[in-house]
Amino acid sequence: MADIARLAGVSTSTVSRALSGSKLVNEETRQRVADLARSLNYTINIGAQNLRLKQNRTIAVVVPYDAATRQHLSDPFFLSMLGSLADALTDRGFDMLLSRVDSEQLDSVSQPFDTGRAIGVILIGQWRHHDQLNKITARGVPIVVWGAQLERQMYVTIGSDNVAGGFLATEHLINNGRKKIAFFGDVQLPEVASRHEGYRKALAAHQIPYDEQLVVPASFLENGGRIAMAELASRKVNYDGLFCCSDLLAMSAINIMRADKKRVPEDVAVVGYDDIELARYFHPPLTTVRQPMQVAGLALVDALLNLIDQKPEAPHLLPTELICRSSSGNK
Amino acid sequence: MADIARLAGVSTSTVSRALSGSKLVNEETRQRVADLARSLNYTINIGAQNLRLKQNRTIAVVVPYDAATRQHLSDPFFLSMLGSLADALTDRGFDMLLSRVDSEQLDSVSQPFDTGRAIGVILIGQWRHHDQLNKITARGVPIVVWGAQLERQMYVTIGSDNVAGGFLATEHLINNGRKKIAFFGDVQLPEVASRHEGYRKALAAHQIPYDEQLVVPASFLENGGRIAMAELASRKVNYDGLFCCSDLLAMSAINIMRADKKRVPEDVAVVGYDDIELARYFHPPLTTVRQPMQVAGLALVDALLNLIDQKPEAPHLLPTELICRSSSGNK
DNA sequence: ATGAAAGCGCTAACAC
DNA sequence: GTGTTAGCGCTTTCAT
Repeated sequence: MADIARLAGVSTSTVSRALSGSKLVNEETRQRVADLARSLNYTINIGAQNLRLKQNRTIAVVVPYDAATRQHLSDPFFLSMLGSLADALTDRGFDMLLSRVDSEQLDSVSQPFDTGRAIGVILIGQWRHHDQLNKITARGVPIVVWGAQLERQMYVTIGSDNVAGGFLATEHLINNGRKKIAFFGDVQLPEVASRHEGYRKALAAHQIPYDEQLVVPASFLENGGRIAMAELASRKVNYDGLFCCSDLLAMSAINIMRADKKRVPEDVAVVGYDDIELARYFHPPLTTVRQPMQVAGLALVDALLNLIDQKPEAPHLLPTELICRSSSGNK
Repeated sequence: MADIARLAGVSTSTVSRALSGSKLVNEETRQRVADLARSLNYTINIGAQNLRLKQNRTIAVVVPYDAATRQHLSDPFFLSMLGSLADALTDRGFDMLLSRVDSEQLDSVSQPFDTGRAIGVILIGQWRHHDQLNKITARGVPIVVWGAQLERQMYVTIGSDNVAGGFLATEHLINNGRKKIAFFGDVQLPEVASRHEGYRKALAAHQIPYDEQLVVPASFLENGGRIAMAELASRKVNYDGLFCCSDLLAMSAINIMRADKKRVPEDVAVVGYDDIELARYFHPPLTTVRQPMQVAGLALVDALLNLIDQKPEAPHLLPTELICRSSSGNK
């Protein structure tokens, strides 16, 4: 900047003003400075500017990864989320600082904020760290979480309506004449718990008794589907429908069934969750519940910006939608 | 920091020293300062520190997206890449600034560096912007590109050995008795061009004549597979093998064939590219060429750090590997 | 072992 | 309109 000032024969203040488009500077000078800057490939040093202005246009996006047993970054769901967030942030003129943290060490989620690197944090998934998130919020860290709404929750969540999603999926199976519908998912995770709640509601609404034997814990991990299928088989219970809490889970379950000569959807109708890109390419194409990803990124970003602006939004849910394909039969 | 100093009854210099673990500070003082900082949730402001130290531990990762016609962020391949990069950067103690840019506006790739936000740039895919990347490099921007090696290339690339990948895939089909092997991919993209070169080499190595009619341009986009299949059908040419430059392409092609009552692999043996997570779940499980993603992230990061360190590496290629599953028949 | 002071690159009063 | 000056939060000589 000093160089530019010298070459243009003005002071650094003028350069600063010229480059920020201040009205107080002569048009001719402004032009000269601008040209000079361009020819020297000079750009304002954002770090210094931020320090001086005490501003910052960086948002941290934290994606927990699971060291041990659960869903991790290789799930296509995260990709759409990241893409959607990146778009929304770019749109609003913010940079995205991406970090992965061990889901068991969720303390460090606030680090980008504490160190002044980012003005707020978007966390993908609340995991089982409800209390910790409450603490972080209490400390004044602006944070918005993608996840379910829980009791005594001080932080803002945006999520999709998992109860409705579970309901839609289950009712769709019921409407296709299925009565013994299995459920695959880890109810310990808040979002999955909601889907399970929707599942129960749908059963109740159609006077179908709830059968614990049909509910199998299944992780989002690679061979979660295989393990869950084995567990279900060992229980020796009949089923003609299956609702899986992720598309990957559904796909691997279907593959196991194929190996077992069970036909989908004739013998077992299957519904997945997420509508990842490959759901459509799968054979049979997968019926699934879609979460509105494009909207999600925007909603998260806007909620965070409002929060930073001292205008906290209430936690809210985005609508889910059933995408009917052939894995569930044709209604 | 001033607060801490006041409360600890020392000067800011001492606090700074204490927090940075300098030997010059009394152990007792150090402890007192550390405790105080912890209890106040105080952390060094990285922005100010960077400014003072003229250092920076942020690397920009730029993912071009295609406004018009090609591969974009929703391709699962990018996710593994991002994950791998995030891991490698975390490992090395760097932050990752993620930005998406329109692949037609690749100028802005250097922006994170120019503005001092990052000390270097990793670009995923060189697209058709070879000359522009040369210019950016000439300007002194530390940049490493994931992609193919081209003529007159000033920038460092890391990529997988696409020629070998194309060769492996094609030879595998040949070894399975296929002679009329179609190729789906957009040869305009450097990486695809290399795969195509490997394809030709394998044909030549086995004295199979190259037939232009079998080479169909196909984008990585959603319905690229459908369009390519339609084009191939319109050419009225027989084929018993198909090599697709992405798994998604292969999957959608297989689905079209299924609708056309063509059996895979009996009538047409198919090989994809990337080994995305779903390749294994697909029916039939997809034979494909795997790029070593974990290694890739590390290689990119290390190449960039070395470049920044004035120790530029030569562009280099990572090995590719054929993953045999059933879509190509059983050799 | 600790403090005072200067300065990283920038901006915003406040002068003129 | 433009320059001078102070200071954002930090680190590091240089004194003491």
